[in-house]
Amino acid sequence: MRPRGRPRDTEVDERVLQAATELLLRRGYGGLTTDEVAERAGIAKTTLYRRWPTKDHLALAVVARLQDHDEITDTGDIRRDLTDYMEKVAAGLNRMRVAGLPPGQESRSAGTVAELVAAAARHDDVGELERDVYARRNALACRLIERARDEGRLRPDVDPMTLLEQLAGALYYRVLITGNPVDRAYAGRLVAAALDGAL
Amino acid sequence: MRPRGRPRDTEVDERVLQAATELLLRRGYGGLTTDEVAERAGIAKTTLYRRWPTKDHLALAVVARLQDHDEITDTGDIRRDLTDYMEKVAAGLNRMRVAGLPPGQESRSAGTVAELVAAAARHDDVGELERDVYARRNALACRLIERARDEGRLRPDVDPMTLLEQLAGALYYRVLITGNPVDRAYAGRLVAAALDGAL
DNA sequence: TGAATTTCGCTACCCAAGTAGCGAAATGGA
DNA sequence: TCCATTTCGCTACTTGGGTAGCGAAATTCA
Repeated sequence: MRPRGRPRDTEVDERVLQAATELLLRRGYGGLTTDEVAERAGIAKTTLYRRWPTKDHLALAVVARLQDHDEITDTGDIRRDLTDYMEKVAAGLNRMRVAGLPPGQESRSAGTVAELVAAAARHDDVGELERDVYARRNALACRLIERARDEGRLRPDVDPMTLLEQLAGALYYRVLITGNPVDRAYAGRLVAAALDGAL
Repeated sequence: MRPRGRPRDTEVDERVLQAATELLLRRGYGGLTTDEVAERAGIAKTTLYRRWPTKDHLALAVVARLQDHDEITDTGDIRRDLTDYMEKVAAGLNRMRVAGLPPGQESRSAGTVAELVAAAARHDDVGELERDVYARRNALACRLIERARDEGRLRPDVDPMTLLEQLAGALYYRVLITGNPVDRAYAGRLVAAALDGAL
C-alpha cells in the first residue's frame, strides 16, 4: 500500500546509479562528482541527496551492485578451493583498483578500494553495509573451512574466521598498504603458507 | 650554504605540526582543517600549503612523527617475539583508530588509519612515504624471522615477507574492514595460527 | 472536490580544500 | 648601495560536498 504523498520516481534511482557507475569506473573516486551525476541523470542535486545522503553512500551503492555473486567451488581439495576463492577476491580488488586510471598507467594506487574503506570509517552505516557484503561472501568460505575441519582434512582446533582473516587480510594488506600486485601465484603461496604453517 | 632569497622560518614547521597534531588527535581527520591549523600556528594558509601541498601530506607528517621507533625484542622464542611485535603494531593502530572520538564512544571506526590509506591511494608520493614507514618497521621483523629460519626454528621454505603480510594483514583487515578489536589475545591466536598451520 | 502529504526542481547558500596574484620583508651577491 | 631571489601575509577566487527553503506537481484520503 502506497504511502501518503507523491510517489518517488523509481526510474531516477536507476539513472543515477548508471551515471555514477560510469563516472566511477572511468574517472575514479575523485572524478565522481555529485554535480555531474545529477546532471547526467537529468535530476536536481537535491533529489540525489534525498536518496543517498552522501557521496560515500552513493559510491558504495554503485560498488555493491557491481559485486558479482559468484559461487564458491567445493571440490573437496581445500587447498585448491581456498586458492580459487582468494583469486576471486583478488580479481574483485584488481577490478576496483584500476578504476579511474588511463589504461596502461596502473600505478600502485588502491583507488576506489581505499576510498571505500575510508568511507566506512566516516559513516557508521556505510561501514555496516560494507561489512554485510564481506560477511555474506566470507560466510560461504567459512562453511567450506568448517566442513574440511570437521571431516578431518584440517586440524580440529582451526578457527575458520582467523584463517579467513589471515588470507583475506594479506590480500588487502598488499593492495592497500604495500601496493604490490595480487595474482593467482600470490594467492597460491598465501594459502600454502597458511595451511602448512611456518614451524 | 644558504639559497638565494629570504630564508624559511624554521619555527613555522614546528608550530604547524604542533597545531595539526593536537587537532588530529582531538578531533580526528575530519576535524583537522587547514584553516584552523594555520590560524593556531599564527601563519597564513598559503604559507602552510607551501610546505605541505595537501592536507593529506600534512596529516601523514603528523602521524609519521608520532610513530615511536620501538625496538623489536629478540628472545629467541619466535612465537613470543612475533606476538610482541604484533601487539606493538596493534597498539599503534588502536592509538590512531580512536583519534577524534569522544571518550567512551569508540565505535568501530578505523578513523585516521583509513584516511591515511586513502591518502596513500590519492597521492603517489604520500603512498611512498607511508610504505617507507611500514617497510622500515617490517625490515626488523623480517630479519627476526630470517634468523629463526636459518637456525632451524622455522621451516626452511618460509618466506618472511609472506609470513609478515599474513600477520600484519590480518590485523589491518580487522581494523579497517571488520572493525573488530585487536588486542594481545588476538595477536597470540594469529601468531599461533600462522606458525602451526591449518593442516 | 478539497485537504494533507510527499517528492521534485530550483535558487541560494555554507564550508573546507586548494590556487592566483600582489606587495612587503629578508636574504645573498655585485 | 642596488638588484635578484625567495618567503610571507593577505585578499579574492574556484571547486565540490552538502543544506535550507520554497513553489509546483503528484498522490491518498475524506
